[in-house]
Amino acid sequence: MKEKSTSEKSERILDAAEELFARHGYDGVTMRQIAAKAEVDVALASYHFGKKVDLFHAVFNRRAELLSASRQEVLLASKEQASGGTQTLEQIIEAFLLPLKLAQESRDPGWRNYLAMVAYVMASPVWNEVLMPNVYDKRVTEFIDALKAALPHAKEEDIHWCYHYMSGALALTLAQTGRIDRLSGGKCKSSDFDAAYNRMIPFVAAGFRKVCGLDS
Amino acid sequence: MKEKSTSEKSERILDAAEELFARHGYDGVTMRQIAAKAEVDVALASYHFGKKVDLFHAVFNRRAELLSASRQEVLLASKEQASGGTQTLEQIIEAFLLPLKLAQESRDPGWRNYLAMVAYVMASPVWNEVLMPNVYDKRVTEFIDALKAALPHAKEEDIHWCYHYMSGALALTLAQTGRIDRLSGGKCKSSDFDAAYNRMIPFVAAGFRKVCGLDS
DNA sequence: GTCTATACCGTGATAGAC
DNA sequence: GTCTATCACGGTATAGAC
Repeated sequence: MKEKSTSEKSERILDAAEELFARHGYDGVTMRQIAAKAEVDVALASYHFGKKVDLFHAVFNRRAELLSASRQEVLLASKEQASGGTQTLEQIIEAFLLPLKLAQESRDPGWRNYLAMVAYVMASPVWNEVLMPNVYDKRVTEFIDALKAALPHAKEEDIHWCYHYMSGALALTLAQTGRIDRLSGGKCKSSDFDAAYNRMIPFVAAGFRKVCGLDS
Repeated sequence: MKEKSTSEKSERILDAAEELFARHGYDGVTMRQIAAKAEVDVALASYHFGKKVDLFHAVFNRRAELLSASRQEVLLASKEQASGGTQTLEQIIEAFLLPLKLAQESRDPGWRNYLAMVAYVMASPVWNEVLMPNVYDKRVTEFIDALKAALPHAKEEDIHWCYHYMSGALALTLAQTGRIDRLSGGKCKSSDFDAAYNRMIPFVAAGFRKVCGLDS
């Protein structure tokens, strides 16, 4: 516990930035707010991460590789597990979503903040094209390839649009806006990830089947 | 064309603010940027609309009533048109989405900006609860009631979660992020609303049926 | 009433001194 | 590695022109 000052402070800065960016977006947060929440001097964030935009990138990328690797792993495992080589739609979708669910249910609340930040990036016209291509688009391409294999007669456009719908449903789930709590009068909770994912898989699978034709 | 000076400038301010808020969010836009785009003096926006947050509200509310009224109309018409009194899922969903599609296809590009701004509000944890309840939640409640009637055996939680997925798919469509263009290599276009809505209706209907049980 | 010019004060980001 | 000084910018109020 002696030499935690260095790495601990820069981690604290990332954590604080993550939490604030997730809720208020890039422009809704100031370096001073981040420093205050991290309980460090304002200039320390610049010292470690450079400009505000670089800090934003650093926060986004910190967990991106980790999450993406876990995703690829699960996708591969699911593919190998499939007997005839063809996975069911449900298996593919589940493999795509499982790492996100696990991350959100993690004991580390940073993961929830991070995923809300990802939702912000996904929905933003400006950040989307800056940050998504680097790491996440790769996994999406693999996912879409698996879908093509499972839906051999589907038109490519149909698959892409269906992925887009799924992506939207996912983003709103990650965003944790609390709207479903309000609309349902408390019957559903934004924080209930089990409920969200358990229903999302059959919902999305049925949509794919309907729009992309019967799978083999 | 003689006395447009008054209303025209304040309309220009709303239009400019709408466009900028849609793309950059509330905090990503300054009063000076808005004034510059509208080609008016900085202080004029404050004169007409008060504080920045009030301008944001004004932009949001300007088209909200119009859109909401048109939505209710279509929903009602669809209900009356149904012979046995019970609409199909597809009819209900189509009625919910049609006014949005029409708005987006309008000749007035302001509608596209407005709907992108609505998407921003929907996905934002802070604005969502401030702005959505006033006018849009009312229509959503009616929509959910219609769904309950069409899916009499469904559990309420299931319906709410399915609405949540649909809401996410819709929000990402309204947001116009351009991501589908990139992922599909240009095969699909964010701006192709016909494609987006034509597939969204069967996709969502199939998801509802799967998760909420067979409809009557 | 509608609009412009300008000034104020607070805050934010950043660089450079320590 | 830390803190302070600076400078630009943002939101808003005010005074006055048209």
